Amino acid sequence: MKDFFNHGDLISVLTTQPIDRCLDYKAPEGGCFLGAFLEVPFGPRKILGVVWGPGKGDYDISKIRLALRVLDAAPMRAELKSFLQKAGDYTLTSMTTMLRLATRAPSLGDPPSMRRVYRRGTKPVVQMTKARAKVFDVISDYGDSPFTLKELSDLAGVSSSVVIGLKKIGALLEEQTPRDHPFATLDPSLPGKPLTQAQSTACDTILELLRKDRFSTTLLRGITGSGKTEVYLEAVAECIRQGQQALVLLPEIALTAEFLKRVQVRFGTLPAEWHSGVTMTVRRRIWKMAGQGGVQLIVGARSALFLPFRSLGLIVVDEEHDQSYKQEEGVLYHARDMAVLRASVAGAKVVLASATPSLESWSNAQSGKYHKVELRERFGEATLPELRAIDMREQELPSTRWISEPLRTQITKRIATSEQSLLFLNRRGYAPITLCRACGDQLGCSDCDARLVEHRFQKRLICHQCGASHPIPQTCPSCGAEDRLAAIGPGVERLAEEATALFPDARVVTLSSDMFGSTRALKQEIEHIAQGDADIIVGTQLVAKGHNFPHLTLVGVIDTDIGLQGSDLRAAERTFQLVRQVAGRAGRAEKPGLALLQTHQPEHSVIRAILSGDEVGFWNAEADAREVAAVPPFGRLAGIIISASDAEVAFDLGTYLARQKVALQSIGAQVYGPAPAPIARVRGRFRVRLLIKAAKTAPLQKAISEWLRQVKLPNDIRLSVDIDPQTFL
DNA sequence: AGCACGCCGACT
DNA sequence: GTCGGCGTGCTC
Repeated sequence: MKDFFNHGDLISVLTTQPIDRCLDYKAPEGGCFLGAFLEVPFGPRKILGVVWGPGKGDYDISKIRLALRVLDAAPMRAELKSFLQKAGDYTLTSMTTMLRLATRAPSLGDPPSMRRVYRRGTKPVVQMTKARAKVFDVISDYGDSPFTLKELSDLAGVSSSVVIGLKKIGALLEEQTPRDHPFATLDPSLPGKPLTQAQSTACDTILELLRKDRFSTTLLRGITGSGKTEVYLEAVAECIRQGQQALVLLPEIALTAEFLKRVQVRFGTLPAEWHSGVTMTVRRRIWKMAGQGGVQLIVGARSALFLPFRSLGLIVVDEEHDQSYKQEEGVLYHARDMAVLRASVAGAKVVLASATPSLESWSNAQSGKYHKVELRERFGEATLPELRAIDMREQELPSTRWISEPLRTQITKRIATSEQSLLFLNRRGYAPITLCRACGDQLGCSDCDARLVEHRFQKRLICHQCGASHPIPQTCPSCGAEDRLAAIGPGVERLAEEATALFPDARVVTLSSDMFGSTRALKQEIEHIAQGDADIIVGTQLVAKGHNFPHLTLVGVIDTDIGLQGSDLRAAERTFQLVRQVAGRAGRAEKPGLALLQTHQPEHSVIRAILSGDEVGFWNAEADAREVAAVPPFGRLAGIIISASDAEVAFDLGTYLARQKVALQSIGAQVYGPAPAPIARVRGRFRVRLLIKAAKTAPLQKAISEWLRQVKLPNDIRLSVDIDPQTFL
């Protein structure tokens, strides 16, 4: 295909406007390359677009306008274009929406803005003062790289006037450089942490695959504390040695200073960090440098997958089983699957790392589709924690207490030896239910089918579905009775209250995503706790995500049974992963750990599998069950969610679609529903769902789009398709 | 997505 | 008579 268009040539341009097709323009003055980012006129506005191909010429030629200019950004490479197309086809997302994902950086169109930097000058310093010497020390320490005024004076610990003074006498040179400048070079030849025998064996296998000139996926299964981070950092090192770029994906909350420091130890400098908390300036710099090859390693959340890498060599998906990789709003995609897709298009390698892989990945590794590398030993002297169940049916606890006697005894021991205990409960807030003792009514959200959860810390009742929050009432909103509202059941806040009452001298901290104003504050708190600033940690699932607590030797899982309720196909898998991960927090350092699982059903197969540590046995059983039911990963599912402000309208459309199913039947797919979604009302809108089940090899997306083409959506009805749904909400 | 156009009901 | 509700259609 032609890859340069002269001024005035007809070009087809993909824009981020929600029109599901490309628009024809005339190539701008000076012409443009295929893939170039453009500014084009659109009605009265100027918008962003990408040269997608030669013009189609199917539009009134007299209305076609001239593209305004080519933006200062590397043209989109064929690899990214192809990835966006395939990802869009897979998730049934329009290309305009896909382009929006790939251009999530501000003011890409701005002309390159400059900044003032200082570097070593030629003139000698006649009067070398202490302050001036510090400035030159800093410059030497960083290999004569240029600094802004603020960076240089801060690093040297001198006033900015010292730097200005040196500039005036010519000992420093002032220069203008583009604000979007390359990131510091990583040094893969630094020694890093010494590897154990097991680690280097695993490394060798992975490096061998990395040296091959074709796409491959490797599942790196390393039990908690086995040091899988060190192993995949070696893969990153190899990728950098080969002159390619690497991307490490982490669940957002696991992106901590601790992790970044490990990268710094290995490569001598910090990587580029991409997530929702990053400033706009940094975002734009990363986006541009990804395209120019000015960044070697990006550590980021799932959206980093859509960056315009110049030569992507490796994607690591750490904690690959983590549920948060599934985007549940807007474009519904699974970052793990998209990572594999992007790598296959780019000819890059993928490493999926986890202590408790997803059944999908495990099954792909079993079948030989993925390579498998295992780390079975814990690092150093540390051993896996001993796991024990506490049968709650034998514990006679009052209904307002949840810490059993055996757990309490163990905590007491830990306090005496200055070791930490973790009480895990996957429930935010104070109490999940607020009940009126006078009329029996449970307080619920007015816009959603969900109960209001008391958050005593914030003194509010909050709906976990829509976020609505109300002050805690004194009287029952239903019957008006005064002071008869009662908190039922435990949340982390209430558990912390119990722990404080039982151990008045212990330092109890609660770790829950809603207890801190910012992610930054939360990460800082985690850091403090890791250093020993707490005796008892009460936490929700965020404690399970890759944090190191070296003083932690006891984990108490308050309600192991929570996740096993409900009919979700992944309930067993999730409980298994979560409890194993949480239990794995104990005894990382040289002290052995103990995990106590409070349960009402110790004979349940999932609980037994967790206790026995027979992971392979668990996965085999789980895989067999799913194979029989022909559900993922042995069959395919798609969810259709129809929402409308009127329940009947949504239901009618669902019923109509369920009847007009010829397109689906033609590929042997089945339609279930319509049924009210498990949470049938969210933010005042009613939600109805259909579930489509097909064989693994069936062309599901094609059939669904054909099937949906037969309806034109009325105004206030919204319909979204969730390919490979993870939850059934 | 925005924004204009246009066709109805409820006011000064 | 006019203001403004939001359904429909257009932007290369």
